[in-house]
Amino acid sequence: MNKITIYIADDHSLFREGLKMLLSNLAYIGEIYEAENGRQFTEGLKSRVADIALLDIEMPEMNGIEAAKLARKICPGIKIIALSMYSDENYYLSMIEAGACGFLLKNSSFQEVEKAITDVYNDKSYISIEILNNILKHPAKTSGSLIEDLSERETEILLLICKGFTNNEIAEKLNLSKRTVDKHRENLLLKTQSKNTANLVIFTIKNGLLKI
Amino acid sequence: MNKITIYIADDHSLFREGLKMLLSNLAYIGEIYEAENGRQFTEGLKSRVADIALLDIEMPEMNGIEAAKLARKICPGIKIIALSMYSDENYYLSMIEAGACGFLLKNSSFQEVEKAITDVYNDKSYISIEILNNILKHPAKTSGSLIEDLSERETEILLLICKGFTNNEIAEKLNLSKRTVDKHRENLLLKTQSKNTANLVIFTIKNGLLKI
DNA sequence: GCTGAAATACGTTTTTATACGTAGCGGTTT
DNA sequence: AAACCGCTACGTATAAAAACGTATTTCAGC
Repeated sequence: MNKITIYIADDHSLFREGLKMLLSNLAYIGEIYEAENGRQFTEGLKSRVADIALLDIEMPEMNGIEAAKLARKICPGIKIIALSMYSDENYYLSMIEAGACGFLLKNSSFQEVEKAITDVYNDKSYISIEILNNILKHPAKTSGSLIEDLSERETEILLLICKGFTNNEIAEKLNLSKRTVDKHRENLLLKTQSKNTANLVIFTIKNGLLKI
Repeated sequence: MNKITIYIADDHSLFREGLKMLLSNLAYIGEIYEAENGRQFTEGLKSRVADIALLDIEMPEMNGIEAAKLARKICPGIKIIALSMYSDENYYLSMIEAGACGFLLKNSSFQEVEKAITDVYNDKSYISIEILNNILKHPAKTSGSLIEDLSERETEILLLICKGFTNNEIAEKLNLSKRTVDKHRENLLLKTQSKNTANLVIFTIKNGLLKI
């Protein structure tokens, strides 16, 4: 049996190094590559081949969801395991759409990671138990992800909202009418299925758009 | 030279295991204990002795700041190194007050961790470079931390605010007058030095009060 | 018994946010 | 050419939040 080649993408260097060390002790793991964000990972994939990618979802530059989609274009055979801090249903759905076949939480044990890797390598899929519970608790949502269909302008305004600027301040900063920013904010609430500012901020953080 | 005993407290099992593995490869590191939150860590300290504690700040049950204070009561000789995801000035100040002598970010390298451990063990203090930069960028704040002086009621209401409830809804839920909740919210903005709801939510997450 | 902090509650005012509507302009896709 | 989408902008209305103030009760610590 060939050794399994792994590509780790995570913006926390210490986490990455630790995971690499743990994996390198397994006999059936071969080369382990690292990247600190989605962009670096997908660039790296152009000149390297990996069997399995362990992708953090919350990353700067390019998040795990975008990275997974791109990775499967660059390297169709690659198996993707998502690694998230949060047990969020939308994440799960987005990652499935993006082509992931495994989903782990950062507070799962290394044993779970091992299981996920061997399962996925053998064309099975693996979902962490906590996530399964979470999905079963909540009834199925109508559709997939939300994070992708925000426009650039909306994302820009969303970030300013999260930083505590009022619509007036945002309008001034971006040279827009206050009423325009009002409208963008309204659309943001709709698209993110948020009820108010607090929900909006949580959404932004959960989706890795705001690095705090 | 005696080997250094380490106590790791972090709620992400995978991170903990990785860090433990990295540390266990160092010749001068002896026993490594683990805890998944501040409570478990301080309980463990009653029957164990450690030279250095690596404390995550954002933890459920009991955060790193509280844990550090308590740890130094239980085991006055212990050296504390804080480990945070965020490069936040208030964190730094709170941890210094709580008796920490090292401060690392989770995206620092393992080399930095090694340096921090040896420095701290030799009665020096260690601060990650990113944090130093961050502190130098911003002028010194008047005083120390903020997280501790929230009352139970305030914390309760803060969490409900972050979940997206309006003052009216919170009042109903807690059987209070809407005006009372108004007042609590006002005090929360004051105490956390926030300008509005968005700032409040960020504060809550940064201080580990809200697990998302 | 006094003091202070926390929790409760109310009044008033201004500023923001939320919610519903409409609509023109510039670009891309079909 | 028509259809669609993103961005812009406005009108109106209500709800909520923010910014001042005051005041009572209760409970812990001195």
